[in-house]
Amino acid sequence: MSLEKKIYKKLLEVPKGQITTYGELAKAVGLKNGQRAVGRIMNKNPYPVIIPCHRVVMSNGKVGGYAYGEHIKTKMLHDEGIKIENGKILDWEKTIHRF
DNA sequence: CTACCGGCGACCT
DNA sequence: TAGGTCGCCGGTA
Repeated sequence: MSLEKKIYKKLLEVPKGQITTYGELAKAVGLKNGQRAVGRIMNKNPYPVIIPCHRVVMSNGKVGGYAYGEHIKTKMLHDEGIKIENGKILDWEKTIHRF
């Protein structure tokens, strides 16, 4: 199975209302520093509907980018009950999902 | 808080 | 087949 497939599959483990980080996701599939690779892969996301790539944020607390616009991403996250302010996740420990 | 560069793999010449 | 490029990053200075 290709790495991207594993990533998408892992991402599906993140429940609604929770998020994960590019780094955590990368490690979850066996990569130490593949955050950027993950971002590149998410950007080309071949399954935009079944893959909730908006639930992936940056480890430094910022929301990060999004293929359809950061604003949309932020909106969707907020819509799932995640509190965000100025592009920053507020209740981090409470919102982050650990694999 | 801003700036910089290292590291990784899919995609594109 | 073999590089070069690029991105929704991350950690450090």
